Amino acid sequence: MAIDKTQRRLELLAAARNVFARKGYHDAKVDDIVAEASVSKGTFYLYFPDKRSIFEALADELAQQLQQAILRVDLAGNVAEQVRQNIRSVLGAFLADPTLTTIFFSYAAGLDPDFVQKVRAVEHTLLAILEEALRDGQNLGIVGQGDPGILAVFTLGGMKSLLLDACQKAPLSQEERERIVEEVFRILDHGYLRIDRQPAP
Amino acid sequence: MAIDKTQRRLELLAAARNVFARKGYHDAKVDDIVAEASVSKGTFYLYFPDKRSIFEALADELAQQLQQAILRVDLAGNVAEQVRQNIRSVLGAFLADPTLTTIFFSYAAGLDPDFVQKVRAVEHTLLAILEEALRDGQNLGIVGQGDPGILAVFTLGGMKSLLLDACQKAPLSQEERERIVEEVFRILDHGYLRIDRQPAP
Amino acid sequence: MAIDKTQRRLELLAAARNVFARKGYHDAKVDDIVAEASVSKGTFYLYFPDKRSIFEALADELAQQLQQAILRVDLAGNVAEQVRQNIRSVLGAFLADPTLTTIFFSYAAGLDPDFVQKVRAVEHTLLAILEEALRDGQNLGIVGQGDPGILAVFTLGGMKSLLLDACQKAPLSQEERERIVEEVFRILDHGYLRIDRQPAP
Amino acid sequence: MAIDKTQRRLELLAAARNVFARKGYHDAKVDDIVAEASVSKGTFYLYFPDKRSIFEALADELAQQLQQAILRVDLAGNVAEQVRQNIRSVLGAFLADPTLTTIFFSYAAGLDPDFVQKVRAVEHTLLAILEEALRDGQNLGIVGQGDPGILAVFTLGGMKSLLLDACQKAPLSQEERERIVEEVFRILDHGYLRIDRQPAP
DNA sequence: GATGAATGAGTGTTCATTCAT
DNA sequence: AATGAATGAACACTCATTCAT
Repeated sequence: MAIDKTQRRLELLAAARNVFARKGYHDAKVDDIVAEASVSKGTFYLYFPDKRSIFEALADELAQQLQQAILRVDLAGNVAEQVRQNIRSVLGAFLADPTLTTIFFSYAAGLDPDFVQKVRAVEHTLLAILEEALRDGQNLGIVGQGDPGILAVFTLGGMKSLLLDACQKAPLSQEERERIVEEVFRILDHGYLRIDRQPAP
Repeated sequence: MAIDKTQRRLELLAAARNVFARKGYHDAKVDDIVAEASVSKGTFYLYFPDKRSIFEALADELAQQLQQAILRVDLAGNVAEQVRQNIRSVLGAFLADPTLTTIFFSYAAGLDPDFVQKVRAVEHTLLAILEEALRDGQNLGIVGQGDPGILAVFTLGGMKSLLLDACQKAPLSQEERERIVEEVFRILDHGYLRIDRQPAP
Repeated sequence: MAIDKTQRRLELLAAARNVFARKGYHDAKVDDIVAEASVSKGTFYLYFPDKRSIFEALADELAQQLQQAILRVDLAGNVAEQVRQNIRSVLGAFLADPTLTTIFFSYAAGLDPDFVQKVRAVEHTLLAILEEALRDGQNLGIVGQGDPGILAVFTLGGMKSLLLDACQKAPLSQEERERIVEEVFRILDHGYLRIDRQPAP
Repeated sequence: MAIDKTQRRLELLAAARNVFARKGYHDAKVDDIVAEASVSKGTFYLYFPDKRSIFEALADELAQQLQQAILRVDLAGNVAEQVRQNIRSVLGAFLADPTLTTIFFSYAAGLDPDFVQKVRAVEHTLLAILEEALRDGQNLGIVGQGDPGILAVFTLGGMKSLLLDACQKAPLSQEERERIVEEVFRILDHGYLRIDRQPAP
């Protein structure tokens, strides 16, 4: 026994991820997690104060990866491609951990309020980043008029749904992933309705 | 005692809605609901076989209102306005019951599988309606190219998030609501990025 | 409504018998009984003060039939045949209501003590009758030596088991029933071991 | 805390036996058992998955002791004494645990079907052993003619009743016990009716 | 007499958390 | 550091009984 402390923590985290994946948060019992990690129950509480906090640790991980995934757009470069790259990165960050993504985005309310708060916090960070980017974009003229808050919420929501949808299916191929990136980009860039470009009947 | 059976059912439904709103699904105990409704526990089980089913009844209500909210677009009329009207209706259907909306769209996975199924079923119905409309639109030339499945998921996801966001805030004024309708319409119609309409640097 | 009071009581009794047959005492709910009798729950309590008492009423019925079934042996007649007739009658009284017999003899302990008492009381009555008969028989020289109490308990117990066994099976034919009568008579009359009638090895 | 696991199990078993004795199966609450054992409710479920299974464990114990109590009759020895010894052993096995015996033989129907099954299973084992022995005996000429099935059921039933009767009373003295053994043996060997050995009047 | 909606005390079971070893 | 036996508060659900109509 007595392996490295960090190592043990990582093992528990990994076990929790698996169990959450299989059973969802509520149905995942601490017993399941320690069984998966092959440690005793006491050990669990040596590393995490309670069940929620191991989920939070997992969530924080995801949040961090997300923040790193988004790059500031540099007007000096190919803007469209940078935007595409950001879409691609965000998609990738989530798809790297479908389980966590699913749980994460699926629980938003109706749970322990503290827990919900955690999920919200991460979302708000993302939202804030996107909103600021949109505001910048408006100043630079690469984003059209509109309430940046609404635009950000809508965009993130759309991507979330796409993600959730994708996570439910078998792992996406490279092409499928790229198609999604392209579609999202197109929606953001031109929308898809062509109403007023048609002669009124 | 012995008031009208339908009335009592409605009271329980209303009580449940309130309690779910205050505490979320898991934290809402049957005891809370019956206390809110001022009936005994036995009475609850006279009207609903278990806790889940009272939630499902609430969900079904919402689903029904949603389906009624969406109208088929008639090309002979003002298409843009009809689309706006659909956006407006869907928004309205949800905003009429912020609590339920929140709970409903917040739970998607990680809960009792049977329960999740319910929520999914409603979403899929909505999605199917939208996807079909988009496909029709493409044939009629009022919807641009793109995978209708992806477009539908993205659009619904965007609206969901907007909704969830709105539900968290104080009740929306008429103007705020209309602004959201307009913004969504604009995104769908033109997107918001203006990248390739700018001269490349 | 408002049919004859005795009639209603009988209907409830019949319904209870059926339900007890199908489900056993504990699993038979008052709701089941009133459903079977097509009356309301309130009506049940109009005729019986509680669930146990309807069972007791059924039990009393059985006890009465039993007592009537046993005839005093008249030494002036064919004694063997009279004993056989008594065996036959007791067997018949029980087999007339296999359900009640089963429940009745199956519950003896482990239930509400009051309830058990009822069952015991009936058994004791039977036992007392038999014991007295055996005592008489000993005086008359038609019953061999032995503790009449033990003989009575053993004999009744044996018949009870035979009965219970028979009740579990399909209804007995006339011949099967007669065979049991004959076997029991033979056991009581001669036993079945032939040990000391064999030359010791 | 944290005493030996087997020890704790035994304590719970003992506590359950007492409580079942005092209150019967249905009236014995898990709360009663854990109070008797001075452990928490959680501990109970650590050792037994549910209430029924602790009863089954008790029943299995009894069944095992019974099977060990019955010895195959060896014709080369004193057959009568061997039969007496078997009667004595079976009696002893039950009387060693009057409580359990009472509950065990008193419940036969009307309870949870699964539960009943357990009790029946044990009885059937006993019956099968006895029936086979009788069949052997008939071939060897030490058991008279008659349906071995009926003989077995009757014999076991008689003993059961004697047992139940004895269990209700104060603990039997050695002499009382031996008297029962002798009486049962005599019944089986010669019966107790002396009808046709008397001149008809 | 009859009804059936309402009651609420009661019960088996779960599981996150603790702590003596 | 690690264990795992022990805890006990919590909860969904049941059902015999009551009583206003």
